[in-house]
Amino acid sequence: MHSYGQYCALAKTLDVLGGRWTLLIVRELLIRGACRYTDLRNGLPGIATNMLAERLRELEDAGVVEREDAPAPVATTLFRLTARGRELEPILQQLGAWGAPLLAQPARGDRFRTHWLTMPIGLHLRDRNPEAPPVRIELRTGDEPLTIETGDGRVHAKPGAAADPDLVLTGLPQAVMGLLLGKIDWNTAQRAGLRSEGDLKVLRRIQPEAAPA
Amino acid sequence: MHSYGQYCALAKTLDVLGGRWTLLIVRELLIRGACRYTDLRNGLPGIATNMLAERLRELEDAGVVEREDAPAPVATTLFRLTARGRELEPILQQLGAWGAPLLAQPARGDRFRTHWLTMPIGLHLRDRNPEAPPVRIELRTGDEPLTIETGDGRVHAKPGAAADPDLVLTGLPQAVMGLLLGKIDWNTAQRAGLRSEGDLKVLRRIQPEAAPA
DNA sequence: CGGCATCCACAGTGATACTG
DNA sequence: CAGTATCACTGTGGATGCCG
Repeated sequence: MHSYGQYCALAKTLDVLGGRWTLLIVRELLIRGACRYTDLRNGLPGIATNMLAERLRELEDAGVVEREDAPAPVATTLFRLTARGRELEPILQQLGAWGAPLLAQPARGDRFRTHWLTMPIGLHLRDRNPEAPPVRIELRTGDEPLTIETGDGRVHAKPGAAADPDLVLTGLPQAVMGLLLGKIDWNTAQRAGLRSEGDLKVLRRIQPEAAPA
Repeated sequence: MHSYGQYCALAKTLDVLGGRWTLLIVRELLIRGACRYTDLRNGLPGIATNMLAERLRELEDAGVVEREDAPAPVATTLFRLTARGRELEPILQQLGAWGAPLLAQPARGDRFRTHWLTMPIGLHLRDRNPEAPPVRIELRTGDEPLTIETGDGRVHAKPGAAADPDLVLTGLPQAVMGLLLGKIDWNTAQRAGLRSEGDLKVLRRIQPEAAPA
C-alpha cells in the first residue's frame, strides 16, 4: 500500500491498517488469540492466500502481529497480536457498532462464521444478575457451536460447545442475534426458524433491554 | 470497492468506509464542517480528482455525506456529513490516537495542513483552570493560522487567525505539537526552531501534564 | 473558477496452481 | 501446513479536457 504521505495521525494509522483485509485479520486475531495460518484463512472467506501472507508480513513489520513457533509436539507457526495490536480492540468494537445497522438488510450470499458473534456479544450484552450462579448458552448457527457464559457482570463468548448448557439456540445468525440483542421477540424469532432447547428465561438476564421471551 | 461479502458488522463498516481516501474525506468534513469540492481537494493533498468525486458519490449513497446547494450569492455545492457521518468522530479520534506514536519518526516529504491539528488538540488538551477568563493561542505552522481557545473546560481549535491572542507560536508542526502535548520542553522546542510571542505561562493551563515552560 | 469526466500507465488484488 | 509463483484483472494516481 502506498503511503498517504500526510503528517497526520489518522493518515499514519491508515498507512498501517488501511489496506484491504488488514483490519479483518486483526479481528480474527482478537477473537481467536494465537492462530495458525490455516485458521486465519478459514476465518477470512474470500481472501487470497498471497494476500494473507503479505498482510501478515506487513503487520509484523508494523509491530502489530508477531509470529511464534508453536510448542514442542505440533511444530507449526502461530500468529498473535502484540500489545500494540491488542490496543485496537475497542476501536474495532466501535467500528463494528457503527456498521451493525447494515446487518439488518437481507445480505444474501454473505458468508458467515459463528465466532464472528464473539465481539458483538461481549460489547452489547451484560449480566443483569451477577449474584446468581452463572449461566451458559450454546449457539448453533453456522460452522461451529459458540458458548456464551456470564461472569463478573459481563457476558463472554468463545468457540466450542457448552458443557451442560442452560439453553441451546439453533437457527440463522440474524434470528439468533436479533433475539439476543432484544431486537425481535421470541415469536418473531421462531417464525424466522429459530429453535430452542432449555430455559428461555435465562435470556432476560443478559438481553440489553426488556424483551419478551 | 468490492464488498467483503461477510455477515459481520466490522466487514460491513469496511465495505462503506474501507476504501482508499474514504476516512480521510470524513476527517476533512469533521474538521471543516460543510465544504466545497475544492476545499476538500486542498485538504487531501495527493488525491486524484476523479477519486474524490467517486468517493463523495459513494459516501452520499451510503448516507454518510449529503450535498447542499449553497445559499444565494455564491452558487456552489457544499458537502457535509449527515448525523450518521458525525457518529464517526470518536472513532476517528481513537484511530488517530493509535497512530500518534508514528508521527514521532522524521517522516520527511510528508505534506501538512494546519487544520489537521484540530482533532488532536480537542482530544488531548483540557483547560485546567476553567474559572479563569478564557485564553487564546494562535499557531502559525503551515498554510494558514489556527486559533486555540479554552471554553467550558475543554480546548477548541478552529482555522483562522486569533483576535488579540495571549500567545503566538510559530514553527514546525512537530515542535508546536510536541510543546503543546508536553512531549518536549520549551528549550527543546526552541532548538527545533520554535518561536513565541506573548505569555508562555498560558501553556501550562492546557498541557496534559506537568511540563516546563 | 468550481466540479467533475476521460484517458492512460501502473500498482494492487484475486483465483488458481504449485512446492518444501 | 504455510506459504510462493503466475497471471488476468481491477483500482489508483496523474494529466488533461470540458462545461456551466
